[in-house]
Amino acid sequence: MSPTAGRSRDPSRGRERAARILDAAEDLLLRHGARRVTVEDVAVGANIGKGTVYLHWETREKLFAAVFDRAVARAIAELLVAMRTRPSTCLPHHFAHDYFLAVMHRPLLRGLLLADPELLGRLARQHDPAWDERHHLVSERYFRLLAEYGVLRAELGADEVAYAFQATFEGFVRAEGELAGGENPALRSAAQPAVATLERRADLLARTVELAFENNRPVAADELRLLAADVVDLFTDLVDRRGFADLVDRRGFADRADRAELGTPAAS
Amino acid sequence: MSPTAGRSRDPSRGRERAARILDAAEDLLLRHGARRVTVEDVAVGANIGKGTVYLHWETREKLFAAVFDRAVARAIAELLVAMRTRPSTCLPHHFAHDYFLAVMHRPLLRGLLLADPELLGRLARQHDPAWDERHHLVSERYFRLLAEYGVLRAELGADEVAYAFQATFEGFVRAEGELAGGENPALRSAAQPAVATLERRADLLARTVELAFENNRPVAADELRLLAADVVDLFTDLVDRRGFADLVDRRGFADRADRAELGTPAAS
DNA sequence: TCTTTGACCAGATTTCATATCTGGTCATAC
DNA sequence: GTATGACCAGATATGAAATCTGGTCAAAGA
Repeated sequence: MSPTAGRSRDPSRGRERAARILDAAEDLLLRHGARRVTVEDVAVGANIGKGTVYLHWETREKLFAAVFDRAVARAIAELLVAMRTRPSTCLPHHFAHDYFLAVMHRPLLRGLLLADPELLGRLARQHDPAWDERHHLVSERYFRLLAEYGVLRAELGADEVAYAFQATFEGFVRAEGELAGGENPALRSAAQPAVATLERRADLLARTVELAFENNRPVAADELRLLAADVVDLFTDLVDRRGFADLVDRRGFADRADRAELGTPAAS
Repeated sequence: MSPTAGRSRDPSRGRERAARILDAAEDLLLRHGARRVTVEDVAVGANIGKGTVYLHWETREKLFAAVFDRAVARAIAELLVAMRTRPSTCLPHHFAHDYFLAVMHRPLLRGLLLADPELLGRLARQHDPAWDERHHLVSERYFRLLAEYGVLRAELGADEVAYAFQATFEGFVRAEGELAGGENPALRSAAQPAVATLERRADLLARTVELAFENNRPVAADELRLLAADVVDLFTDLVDRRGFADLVDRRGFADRADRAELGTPAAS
């Protein structure tokens, strides 16, 4: 459209544009679903040429993955803020509660976690194994940390709690899909849920996690602050590195600071 | 209802044959998956004519549903035996433990609950709403019963526990699918599970349920026996009526005793 | 008369060839 | 060195023809 007068060496320009592409993609994704969104649509939505999109992401799928990554990053960022504000948020039951709501309030993540085929097309669950691995590692470290601080029930191994927590959390997440009509689109919005509000369901999840996995012995406030700081570090690391394997600038102008943003120009 | 003379030779013959059809169908289902099994295959496997199959079930899908129904009935029957032998089995955490294992040890049910598309074809999750409703009702009554006997945590409503229990249970079930390679067939049998054995995972589920939903106050042995009897009645009712809406003989020769069997001739 | 059967048919599913669309590339303009 | 959009191969949609199979029913058998 309007070719930029004077090529810019300014890296922040690239990052800003990447964000604009992600914005456009997210908007289209939510409105039409992955199926019906073409790279050209996104380019038009971001007021750039189609080829330019490919300067930022190698493939369409990686672009969409980046959109989801950003949504995840934002959800986790929200949690991190909460943890800094109120350290107890790092305790598993608070964590589960807040993360559950953070996901359910984001249509993109709801769709991702509930594997909504309409939203995702065949993109559903095409998880990068590397991400799963990292996720698993962080989860493991999180629970090991909790164990060290004496937050968890002593009779359970950290990896066992990690497993059971994951199963429980996903059970509650999937239950949301169920009562939204999940697999069978014909059954949308059945009467009324057994437990009326989303908030209450989040509470139930939190109670379950607290009673099943946590030690009922209270943690000292300063201990809790230390733990929270460690957990924040852990998750910050997760978010920062998220998906960067193929987003790191090959020409090397993506520096440390760039890691806070996704989609820095990557083509050669 | 006494059958008119000469009308039907021997009702038990019909039931026996129905069982043979189900056996043949189950065998083929497990070996080839719903996709590849035709009604004719089943008829041949049961040594009868194709039309005869339709004297027992109106449609192919109802036949397959009956196969699954029988598997469910057998799993529940197994639980009922356990409950009579050891009344504590009716407590939610024992129940979850045993039901989890009963399902996981039955390939048909594993496939059903994990919605294995290879096994089920597009049959997956084409649940009869009536069944869901009945299931829901029984679950509700089960937890209300538990509440009355003071087994559940007092601060939670029976329906809330029912919801949370269901979510948790399904979470653990789905986790099994996950580590079997679930949705992405390419990722079959990843390394080794975080929690090594199926038994241990069942234990984790049981602990979670016990701690999260049950009152830690022990129940007197005789109280427990009464509760178990009630629960056995409840589930017996569920199993007996299972799927009978369209299996009940229209000519009326399916009597009370028939309810223990599925697939009594139903054509006009 | 009532039960059982298998040939039969409509409609569903698969196949295969053709047309269309779109992800990704690259020569060109800036 | 950066940005672009015309271009192309391969993916995907379309549709016609061939095949298969669920379900029916007239007739044979008890």
